[in-house]
Amino acid sequence: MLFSKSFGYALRGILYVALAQSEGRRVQVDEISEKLGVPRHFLGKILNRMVKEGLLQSVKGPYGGFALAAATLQTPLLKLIELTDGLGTFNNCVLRLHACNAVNPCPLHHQVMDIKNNLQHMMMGTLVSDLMIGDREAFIRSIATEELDGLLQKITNHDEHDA
Amino acid sequence: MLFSKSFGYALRGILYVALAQSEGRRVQVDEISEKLGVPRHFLGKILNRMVKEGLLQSVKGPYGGFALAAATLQTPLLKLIELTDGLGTFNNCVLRLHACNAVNPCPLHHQVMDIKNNLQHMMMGTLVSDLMIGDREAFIRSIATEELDGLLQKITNHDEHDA
DNA sequence: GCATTAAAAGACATTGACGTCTTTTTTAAA
DNA sequence: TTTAAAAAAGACGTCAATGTCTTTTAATGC
Repeated sequence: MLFSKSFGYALRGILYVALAQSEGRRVQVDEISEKLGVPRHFLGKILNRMVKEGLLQSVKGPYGGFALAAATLQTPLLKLIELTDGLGTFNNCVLRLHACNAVNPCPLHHQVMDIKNNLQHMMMGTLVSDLMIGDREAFIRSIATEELDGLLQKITNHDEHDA
Repeated sequence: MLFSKSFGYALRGILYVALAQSEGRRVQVDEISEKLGVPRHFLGKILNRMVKEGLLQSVKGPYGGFALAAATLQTPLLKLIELTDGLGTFNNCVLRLHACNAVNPCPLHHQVMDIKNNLQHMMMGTLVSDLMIGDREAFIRSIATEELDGLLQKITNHDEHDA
């Protein structure tokens, strides 16, 4: 697994807020977690972190919720990694050898460095806005867990089978 | 972190057995774990797994220990990943979306697929034997944790600084 | 002020990766 | 046959990532 689950939740959450933003409204954690199929309170903490780091704005109380900060759409995904997993993802030795570097490389150092560099450049060059697509329904589907639909489908089929 | 710690231990363990093999001897877990700076019992279990999967051979009792199986030097690293982390590493969605695929891709699907493909091809094309280098000392250094030396160094420098 | 809404904060639980310890089994040598 | 060496097996412990629940704080409308 390249990145943590927290990174995934952060990105998907921000993308959902961006969608709502494009419709001119704020969203609450309840709506986000429900639509995306993501744990409510865990997501809350992650969005909280994003607020502290300046990627999101939040308003408490009635008619409150989350909105994007001004620069968020132009934020590279690398920034999100930095806030969730940390940049060790790209810098640390794949074998976790502390002494591994260009002078004293681990057996996989060079091969893996190439790939980690590619990954880092991709994450640096990809902005949040690059991930938004026009069709609202397709967009939501592409960031939703979609486990519920699948389960319901299975249960339904199973019931029919039983009947 | 691309791969698990277990993968790292497995690879480093096998490489150390290969080194001993090239010197015409078997090695015990005690020596491997000591020389590499890896937890004794945990490593034991991993080597055990490698025996079951046919990458290593083991002999119990006095003068026993581990040796390479015939084909191990020609084994691609991908096989090792398969035995430790599983191939989900290369196949699963980076955002852990079960429904993510080419038809209904997550926002990062295509970019990440390219990189995961590169990684997989590299691991398929790299054999255990490709990671062995001639100089015995340099080879051991490149797969050893080397935390102890580093710490001693730091403590020494620190003491000098204090004095 | 009071009630309501929603984020923020923090205590607590769960899980899997990682690690340790003890006992059992197998093998070889004396 | 006994003893010692070493892997194998399995119980148990630890920790960080993940997830849940409750309480607190802040904002809004009446």
